[in-house]
This record gives sequence, structure tokens and C-alpha cells, in this order.
Amino acid sequence: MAKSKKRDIIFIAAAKLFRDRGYQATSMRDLAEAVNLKASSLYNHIGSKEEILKEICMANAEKFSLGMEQINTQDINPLQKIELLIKLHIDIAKSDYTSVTSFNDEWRHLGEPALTDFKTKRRDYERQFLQIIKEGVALGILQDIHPQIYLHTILSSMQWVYHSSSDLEADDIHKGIRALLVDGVAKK
Amino acid sequence: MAKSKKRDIIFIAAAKLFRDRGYQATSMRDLAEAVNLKASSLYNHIGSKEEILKEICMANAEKFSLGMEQINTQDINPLQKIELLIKLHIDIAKSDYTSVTSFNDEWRHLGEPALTDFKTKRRDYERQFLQIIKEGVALGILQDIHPQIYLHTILSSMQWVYHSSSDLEADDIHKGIRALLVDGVAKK
DNA sequence: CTTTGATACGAACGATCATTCGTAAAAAAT
DNA sequence: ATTTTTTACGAATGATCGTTCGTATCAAAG
Repeated sequence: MAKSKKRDIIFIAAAKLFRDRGYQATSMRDLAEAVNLKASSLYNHIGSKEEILKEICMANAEKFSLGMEQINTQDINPLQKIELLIKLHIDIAKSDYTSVTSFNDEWRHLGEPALTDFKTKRRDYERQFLQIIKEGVALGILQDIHPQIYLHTILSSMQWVYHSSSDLEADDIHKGIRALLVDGVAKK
Repeated sequence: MAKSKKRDIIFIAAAKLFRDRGYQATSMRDLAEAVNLKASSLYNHIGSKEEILKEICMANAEKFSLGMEQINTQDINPLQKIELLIKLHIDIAKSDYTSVTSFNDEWRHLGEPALTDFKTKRRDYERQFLQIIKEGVALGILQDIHPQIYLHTILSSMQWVYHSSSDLEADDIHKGIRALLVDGVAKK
């Protein structure tokens, strides 16, 4: 038990606050109150406010990188990979959707060098995703859609899953988005 | 000349700062420096920091409401309306994409009663958009896609147009998104 | 029982925040 | 030319920020 339980509680509460109010608008006193502590006590468990954001962002970036790696080593065609990537996004969102939102919206408040580090990881992920799409087009499996636009449309569509103020089930969302963004562009 | 020119300069600079750093992370001193003033001088032109955000958000909300109204009074089918709505989003983004970003990302920092007012306007817009989609499905013009998922996918896809760190032309984006989200779901 | 290490807290630090005020210069109106 | 209005500024206000520090409380280890 290297890490205490309280530390996890703080991180979960922080992710929720960051999602609801934004990183900058969340004070350490807000966070302390959310976990029944005073602000100064937080520092027995964490190093700084930014450390929390950094850890949240990096942990999620890791999830996506790992998922991408795992999908890319499979012997399946690009369309199947895209399907799995969409499932990956939704699964991650479903498992911890507050922290993913911080990851998506609040990363820009990271300081250096974490900011550059994060952006590099993100760019790598997107480049790999784009590569899969381009292969799909080259192989004639996908319609001749603009790869970059297709990529960003997929990624943006994933965003609203997190913000979801709707009452839709994750499975329905998955099916609906696949029908729109996978079946719709697959060559018949 | 009811409104001074300087006021507009301040608003434009503010929109840019809000987009780049976020509303909370932008100080009045930052804004003042951006327009070659001292912070206290800003208050000869504006009432408060929140007034700036409020005006930016409301102005853009107005643009969308007006566009929706204008489209809805035309005698065209739902699919054509959706096409026009996508064009509306891209046109607004193209005309003033910094302020649209503030509108999209920073509205939650509005105080009451502006916040409730804004959310109501937004919900109205989305409800009308959803209605058009449902009509399209009911008339058999659209494939049997989940209306809410389709709506949110369209709206989310519009978001990345604003953030666009890409070098794509607005026309290409328009064509690409239409191919994906309109032609892809239209019944053949 | 004693010692040690982890945890909690109040008080305080310097920094920064949005905003106000009195005042002076500049521009506009008369 | 004189009055009026608009604009800019420095200084100051009280609030809040993230964080530090000394100290007290607590549980576990010896």
C-alpha cells in the first residue's frame, strides 16, 4: 500500500470539481471542503494543485496510448481498428468520465514542461489515428473522405459523450455513433 | 456614435484572450496590456469583466437564434435545413472565430441571471435543431439514425472548426463535414 | 509505555485578483 | 475661449489565491 486511500479521494473530488467549474475556478479551499479537510491539510497528501491536474491528464493520456498500442498490434483491417478506437474512447469515458473531462478541457492550464509533454503525447495519438484512416482510404475500405476532417469529427463526437447531460446509455451511444461515423463511410 | 471604437477593440482583445487562456485565467491587467491601457482605464469603457463575457456570449447566441429562425421560415426539406445549419455554424465561425470559441467554452463562467438566460437560449436552439432531425427521420428523408446522437455529433463536430489548429480552408471543411454528416445519412 | 511518523489545523505569507476613487490631461461641445 | 465630457492613470481597497510553517492530535511500532 504505497499510496494512501485519502490521496485517491482527493484526486476523484478534484476531477469532479475541475469538470464542473474548471481548473482555474476551483480553489484549494473548495477542494478541501469537498473532502472534509482544511486547505493546508491537503498538502500532506499532494504536492501542489498543478500536480493533481498533471496526474489526471497524464493518467488518461496513458490510457489512450495504451489502448492505441493494443489495437495497433492486432491483425485487423483499418475499419475494424477505427471501430475499436471508438469503443476505446467510450469505454474510458464510461469508466471514469469526470477525469476524462478534465483531461479534455483543462490540460491547457498545465505548466511547462508538462504542457509540452502532454501536447506531444496527444499529437502522437492523433497521428496514429490519422494513419489508420489513411490506410483505410488507400485500401479502398473507406470512402474517399478527407482523413483529417474524418479524424477530428470522430474525436469531437467523442467529446460530447463525456459532457453527456443526456440519459443515453453508453451502449446506445456506441451503436449510434458507429452507425453514423463507421457504417456511413464504409464502402459497401 | 453611441459606442466608441475603443470599446470594440477591448471586446475583440478579450475574446482572443478568453479563447487562448480561458476566462478565469485572463486578468483585467492582461486585457489592459493587450489594448495598451492600464487596468483601471478599462472601466471607462466597460462595466465589468463579466459584462464582456456576457456580451460575447449573448451576441453569438443571437447569431445562432437568428440563423435558425431564418432557416426555419424557408420552405425546404429537413435535409436541406440541416445543410444550411451546418453552413450557418461554419459561417459564424469564419466571421469571428475567436468570439465563438469564448461562446462555446467560457459561458459557464457567467453569473446569474445571465447563466440561466444563456442556457435557456441554447436549449431552445438545440430543441429546434432536434425537431428538424426528427422530421427528417419521420419523412423518410434521413436514415433511421438516433436523432439525439446525430444532433450532438453535428454540434460537436462544429466545435473543432473553431479550435482549428489546422490549415484547412473553411470551404473544404464545409464540404468534408457535409459529406460525412449529411450525405452519409441521407436516404438514397 | 515510549517513540516515531503520518495527519490535521489555524495562522500567516506574499501574490494577484477585480474594482473604486480622486485627479489630471485631452477632446468635444458650447 | 470656456465649459463639459470623455479618457487615462496611480494608488489603494478588500477579497481570494496557492502555499508554508509550527504545532497539536493521532495511530502504529518499538
